[in-house]
Amino acid sequence: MPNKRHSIKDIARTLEVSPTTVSFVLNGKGKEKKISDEVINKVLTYTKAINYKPNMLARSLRTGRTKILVFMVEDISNYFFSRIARLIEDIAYTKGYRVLFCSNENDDKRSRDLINLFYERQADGFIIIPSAGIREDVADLMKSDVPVVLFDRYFPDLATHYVVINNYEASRRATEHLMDNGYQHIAFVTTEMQQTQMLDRRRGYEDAVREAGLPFTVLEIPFEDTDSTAGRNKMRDFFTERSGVDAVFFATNYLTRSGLEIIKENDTVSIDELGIVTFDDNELFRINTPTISAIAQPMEEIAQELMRIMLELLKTKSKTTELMQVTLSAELIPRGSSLARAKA
Amino acid sequence: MPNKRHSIKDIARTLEVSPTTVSFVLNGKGKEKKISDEVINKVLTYTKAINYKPNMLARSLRTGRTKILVFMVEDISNYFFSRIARLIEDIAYTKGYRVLFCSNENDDKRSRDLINLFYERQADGFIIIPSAGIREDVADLMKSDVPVVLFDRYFPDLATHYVVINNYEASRRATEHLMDNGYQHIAFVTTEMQQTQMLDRRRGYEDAVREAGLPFTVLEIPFEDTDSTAGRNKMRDFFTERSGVDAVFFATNYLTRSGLEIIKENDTVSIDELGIVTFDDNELFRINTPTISAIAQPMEEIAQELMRIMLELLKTKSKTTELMQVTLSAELIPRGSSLARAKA
DNA sequence: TTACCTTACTAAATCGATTTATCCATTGCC
DNA sequence: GGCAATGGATAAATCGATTTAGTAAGGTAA
Repeated sequence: MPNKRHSIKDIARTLEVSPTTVSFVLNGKGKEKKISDEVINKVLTYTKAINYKPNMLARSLRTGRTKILVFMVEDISNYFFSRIARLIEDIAYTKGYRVLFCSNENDDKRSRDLINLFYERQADGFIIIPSAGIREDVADLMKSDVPVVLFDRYFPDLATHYVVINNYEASRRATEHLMDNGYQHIAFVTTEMQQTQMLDRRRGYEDAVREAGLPFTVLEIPFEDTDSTAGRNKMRDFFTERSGVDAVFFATNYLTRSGLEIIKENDTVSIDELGIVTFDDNELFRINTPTISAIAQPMEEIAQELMRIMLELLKTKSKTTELMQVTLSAELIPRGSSLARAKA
Repeated sequence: MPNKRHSIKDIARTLEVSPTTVSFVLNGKGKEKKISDEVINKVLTYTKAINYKPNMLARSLRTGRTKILVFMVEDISNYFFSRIARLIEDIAYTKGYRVLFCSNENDDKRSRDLINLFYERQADGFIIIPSAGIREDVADLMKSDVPVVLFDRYFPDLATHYVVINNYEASRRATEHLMDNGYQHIAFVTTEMQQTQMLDRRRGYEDAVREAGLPFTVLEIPFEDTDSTAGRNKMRDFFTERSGVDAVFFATNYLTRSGLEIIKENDTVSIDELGIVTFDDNELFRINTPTISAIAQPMEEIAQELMRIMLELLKTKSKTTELMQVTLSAELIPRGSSLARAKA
């Protein structure tokens, strides 16, 4: 027969003490509440024996705290996000918080659903990479007094706490790196996305190229198409025509993945003579032939800052209104793909 | 000032009706409970206006159901797992369930922590890839009458519902494929893991090689080391010595990843003449130069079977004791890495 | 002896929903 | 007129914990 779940009331009845007493003991308040050692032991021994597990729903309902944080990203199976997730989890754990992860696929409906799901279940805080259309949902969440920290991107016209990197600078440096290595016509492959991080990356590229007096070429893939046939065809056409392009700067790592695949299958492009730089470092780029230069975001720092802000918000429970907005900088890791020898 | 969370009681007070009435209306039982249209409208209009969101903790506490399923795998950032996760989520969604994902890193403590976390929060069901040492925890969960389905591997001496693939057959066929293409000395690279799926894969390899009268060589990497320097060094040494090995069969995709990286950096091994087959298909193996042959697990089927069993368990609430155990078969996808031309 | 502390507990309210059991008017019917 | 049925609600119990405000028994001081 199955073990029924035990409740404090059951335990109290069995031990012939009150539920209050059991609760005090289980919460380690036995001494403080002057419960006798005898009773304390009785309760602890028995609850251990039956392997008592408290009903957290009940506890959370009463206390108003779930000790759950939500970490919502575009795609948790992307290394960049899953790595940060892990770092955050470790920090949260030491503070008694558990972290639940979820992917919004950059989709507004999905983001909203997830926010609701966890809001209704009283999550204590949210760390979110917002999709483009959930400005109001984020605003609502904040109005409801729930701690929210955004990262990777933010809404310029909404006062939120956030942690981002200096995309403009990083993008500019990557472009300059390609130019320093002799590439003359750099294409920028990006998603059709109007959010801060992408706009900044694009501006970085454009400014660098413009100032050098070089031509500029941008290929935009709709986000929904990044992994579909439509997107692939668009990229394939682009690389087949090429029209003088000798280097590519991929604005995000999932574009790089399909990009590489297509370049390799395409006979008219020799990958060895193409300069390549990508945003977000990744195992694939280290292993690829040739290895791919990448802009590596400071993941440890990002995680630390996110949790620093979150813990601060949890502590002060909205008594503070001062915004915490952090911009970190990223590092370019030059590899075979973009070095001068490729041109030699 | 922040929006306070609204409760049914608040709403009732404001509208001058009873909480019971509000609850009935919100649950769509208005008609059934003969609430007048006037009151129904009043309630619906008001709750929409204030954007009322129910407190699911309270609801779940009362009803005993959270409508949450847990999907626990080794590593949610591994494509194989994240893909199945997505498929499962879609099925669950249509049945009114939400799915929460988590990674146990194949670690017993972590698995236990996660099981407890969700058990205490009254998750309605668990789909789990068990780490080696959590047999008792799974048994306890089942004794507590919580629906549990294992997959990828199982405990031979514990009666559980599960969905797995025929690892022995798949592994055997992959080995034979290499032999058919002329490879004479196939090494098997695996993790030091004593669970069903790995043991079966190993047996498949061993039997195939033995029956062909060929030499067999097994390299075991401790699971904790798969991504560490220790593991890499072990592999590096192996590929440097080689001693006649002309093909490699990787027993799991994360070993293939580090394996490829090492083979490529190692001058004494030319990747083009090495036969390679791996378990679990993956973008990386399609893109790699050369492309890598892989055993592809039937992910849609796995997801469907898992959810079929789970929904069945949720419906019958343990009234059934009949075990549902499913073994599916996997498909070998031959690619450049293991084809005869590589030897020609 | 009265007043006042401690000690060692416990009763009952509470969190926010669901749900069972009622309750009061009408209306219908004989 | 008396009784049942129906419509339109609601009071109160409940889920399982936490927490406030006690209480009873015994000890101590004046």
